[in-house]
Amino acid sequence: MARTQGSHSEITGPRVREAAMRLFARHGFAAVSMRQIATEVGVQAGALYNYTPDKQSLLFDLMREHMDALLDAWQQEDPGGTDARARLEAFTRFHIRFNTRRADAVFVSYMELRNLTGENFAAVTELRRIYETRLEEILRAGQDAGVFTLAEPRITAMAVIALLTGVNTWYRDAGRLKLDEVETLYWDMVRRLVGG
Amino acid sequence: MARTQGSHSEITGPRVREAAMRLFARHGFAAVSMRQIATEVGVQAGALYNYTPDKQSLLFDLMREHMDALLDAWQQEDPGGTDARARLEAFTRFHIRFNTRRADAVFVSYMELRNLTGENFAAVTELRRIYETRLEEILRAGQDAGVFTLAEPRITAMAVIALLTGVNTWYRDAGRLKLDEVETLYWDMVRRLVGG
DNA sequence: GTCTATAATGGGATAGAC
DNA sequence: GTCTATCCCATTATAGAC
Repeated sequence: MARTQGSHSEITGPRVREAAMRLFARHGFAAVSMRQIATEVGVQAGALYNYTPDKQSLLFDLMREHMDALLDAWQQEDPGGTDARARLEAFTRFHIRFNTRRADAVFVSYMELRNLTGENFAAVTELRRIYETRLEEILRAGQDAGVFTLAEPRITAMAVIALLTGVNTWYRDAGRLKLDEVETLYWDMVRRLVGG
Repeated sequence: MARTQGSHSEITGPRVREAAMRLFARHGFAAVSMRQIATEVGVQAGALYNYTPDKQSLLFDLMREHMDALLDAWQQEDPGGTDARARLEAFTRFHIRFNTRRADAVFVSYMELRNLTGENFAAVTELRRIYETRLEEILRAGQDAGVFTLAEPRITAMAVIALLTGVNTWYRDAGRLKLDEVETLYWDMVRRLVGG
């Protein structure tokens, strides 16, 4: 991966971020050195500081952008309307598809919360809370409409998210089940769980 | 935490393990130094090597013993017999109770898998697989007896475990709900999820 | 924008005294 | 069993040449 001197900002930036995400997911933030990231990208360690003021900011930016992308993508896919059951199915399928395609980012955004400084932690946690609330509102709407039966909408929302994110621990693209079949299996579980 | 010289093996050993578990959970394995653990215990760093050959073994022992304790505890609590529904309720309540009481160990045993060397990783993963299989067998028994309706017992087992372990992300002893109420809420979700 | 070189600090692990 | 002292190496981040 030797690289001669020169200017490569348009391509180096994304490469730094991709390498950092992959390495953080594989070995953990604290276990990965700036030198390792640089080697992966094909530059010297010092050059990374053209793209991040420090290692902490690199982690934080990766996590915040993942959460932003998650919220934006759901806003695009949410069918809205008054059919809570249809929205919950859309959420279920969306969450599985989005998260299995970005397993590294999901892993890092959960595992490395403890390595964020105080205000960075608060920022990422707030985005997570907003996402949980999106689901909670669907559950409340369904409850009000009489199509769901659940005692605690907030807890049910967190339970459903934990259930769905769990797909990442076993799903593999080359596995027996296609993603579409996995979505259907989990939608079946979610549907029954909410008493729909 | 200054400590004079002397022999304290019976108490230092457990203290090393408790401090390591707490620090690993809070900051991550790679981010915690042997010096930090020693400070927490009140000894010098060199003294830790009376209790572990190296840092990696310390992590592995903590994880393996947690998994052993989990399997042993369930073996004690499993009512056995032919009532799959009763066994599933027992499993649900057991899993929540055991895991919320040992949040640090649960966190470490999942997050730090990637910091285990090859054969240590395989050993812990095998224990995890065995635990999943305990639940899977209950689900299959219930399916055969016609009290559960589920398409994929293995996947359902992993889904239920993810759902239940998710309690750890929000449950606090001082919170609004008592643990017993949480167990009941989740048993309600699990019961419906398996079509019982 | 990237390089080389380096400053300043801290890491895991060991040796030998007590 | 614990201490002090230390070896050797890696770390993040910066400085200045190109």
